Amino acid sequence: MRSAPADPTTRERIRDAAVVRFARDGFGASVRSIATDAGVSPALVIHHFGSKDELHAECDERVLAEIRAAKNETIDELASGQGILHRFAAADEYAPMLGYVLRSLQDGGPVGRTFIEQMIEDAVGYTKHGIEAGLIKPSLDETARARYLVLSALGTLMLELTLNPPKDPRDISGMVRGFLSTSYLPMIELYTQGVFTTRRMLDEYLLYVPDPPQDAATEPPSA
Amino acid sequence: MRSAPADPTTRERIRDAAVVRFARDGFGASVRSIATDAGVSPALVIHHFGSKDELHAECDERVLAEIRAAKNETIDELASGQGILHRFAAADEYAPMLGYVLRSLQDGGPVGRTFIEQMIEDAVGYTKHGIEAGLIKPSLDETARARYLVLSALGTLMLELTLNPPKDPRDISGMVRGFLSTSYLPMIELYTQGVFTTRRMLDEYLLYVPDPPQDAATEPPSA
DNA sequence: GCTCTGACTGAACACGTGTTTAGCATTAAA
DNA sequence: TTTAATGCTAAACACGTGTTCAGTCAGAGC
Repeated sequence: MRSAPADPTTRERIRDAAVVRFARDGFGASVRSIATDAGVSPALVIHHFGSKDELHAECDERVLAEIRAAKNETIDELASGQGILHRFAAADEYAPMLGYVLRSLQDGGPVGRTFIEQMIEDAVGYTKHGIEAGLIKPSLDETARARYLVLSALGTLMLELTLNPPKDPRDISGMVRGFLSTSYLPMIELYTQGVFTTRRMLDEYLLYVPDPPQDAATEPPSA
Repeated sequence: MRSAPADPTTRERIRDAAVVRFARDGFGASVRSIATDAGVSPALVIHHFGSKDELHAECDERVLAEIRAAKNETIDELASGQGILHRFAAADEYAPMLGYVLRSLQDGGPVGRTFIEQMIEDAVGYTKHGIEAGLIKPSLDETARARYLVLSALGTLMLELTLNPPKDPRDISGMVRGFLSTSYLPMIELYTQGVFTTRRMLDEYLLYVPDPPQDAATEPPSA
C-alpha cells in the first residue's frame, strides 16, 4: 500500500496530479489543468519535467513501479487470474492506477503493454497450477490461451467502459463491479461449458491448419 | 456493394474523404486534411456541412446506411456470428467502413453503439438457431451471453489492434487476418471445451446470486 | 444586357495548446 | 554583504485548430 510521504516534493505533487488527470481525462489532458490541480503554474511543470512527453513518461514509470509494488505485497492473494483486477477494484487508493492502466491500454502506450505482458505471464502460471490441480483443462497452446484470456477480459472491460462511460470516472471499483454484474455469469458459463456441443469447429480448424503449436501439453483429441 | 455514382457531388466527395480520414486517423483528423484529400479548401467543408461535428454526424449516417445495405445484400451468407467480420474483412472496399466502425467503437460514438446492438441482435438469432439445431448449448441468459460474446470478440480485436497497430492502417483485411491467426485457436478451443473441469465456479456464483435471469431456456443444472 | 444565386477560395480571426522568456523572491554559499 | 542558485510565476510566443469574412467566379433566369 506504500503510503506517500507526508510532505511530498512539489515535483512529486505535480507528477501525482498528472497521474490522476491522465487517468480521468486521458493523455490529452492539458498541462494547464495538471498545473491547476497541483496548485502551480503551467511553466513550473515544464521547468521540472522539460516537456509534457517527459512528464508522461515519468508517470508511466511511477505507475509501473506502483503496480510492481502492489504485486509483491499481495503475491499470496493472487490465487486466480481475476486476482489483480479484484485487488485493484477493492482498494480505492488503487483507483487512479487502474484508470491510468486502462487509458494506457486505450492508447497503446508502454504501461498498457507491460501490464498485459505481466498479466499474461501470471495467467500462464495460474493455468499451469490449475491444470496440475485438475481444475483447468489443458490447452493445445497454453501461451496462446493465456494471452487470449487476458486480452479478451481486458478488451471486454475496455469496450464496456467506452460504451457505457460511468458518471463518475473516479469510481473505478464501481465500474468494475458494474462490468462484472453483466459479464460475470456469461463468462463463467462460457468457461465452464463452452458454447458448442461438438468438437466439429475445432477439429475442422486443426485439419485446416495442421501445424501443432509447439506446445505439447494437450489432451488426446479423442477426449 | 452499391457502386458510387460515376460523378459524385463535391459535397459527397468531401464526405467520402472524411470517412476515409476518420477511419485512418480517428476523429481528431483535421478539417484541413480532409479538405486537402477532397481537393478543396477548408472553408468549403464548413460551407457545405456547417461545422466539423455536423460533418462527423453525416459520416456516421453514411456508414450506418452502408452497413445496413451490406447486411441486406449478404443476409444469406451470415450463417455464423463471425459472418459480418469475415464479410468486411474479405471485401477491401469495406475496409474504410470497418476502420470507421472500430474508430467509433474506440470513441464510444453512436456508430459503434448501434453496430454493437445490431451484432448482439444477430448473435441472439444465430445462437437460437444453433440451439435448435443442437449445435450450441443453451445458456442461463441468452441475451447476456450474446452480448458478452459480441463484446469480447470486438473488445479483443480492438485491444489487439491498439497493442499491435498495423504498419498500413488501410489493410483492414490483413489486420483481421493477423488477429484471427493468433486468437482463433484459443477462441474455438474455449468455445468447444471451456476451461474449467468442474461446474464449481458457476454453481457457487449461482448460489451467491440466486436471481434467475428471466431467461428460462436453460439446461437442467444436473446436466 | 443585367442580376441574382450558389459554389468556391484566401486571408484572417478566436482560441486552446505546449513551451519560452524574463524576472521575482527566497535560500544557501562565499 | 554579496553572489549564486533554486523554486516559482506572469506574460508572451509559436503553432494548430475550427470557423468566419469578404470577395471572385460561373451559370441560370429574366
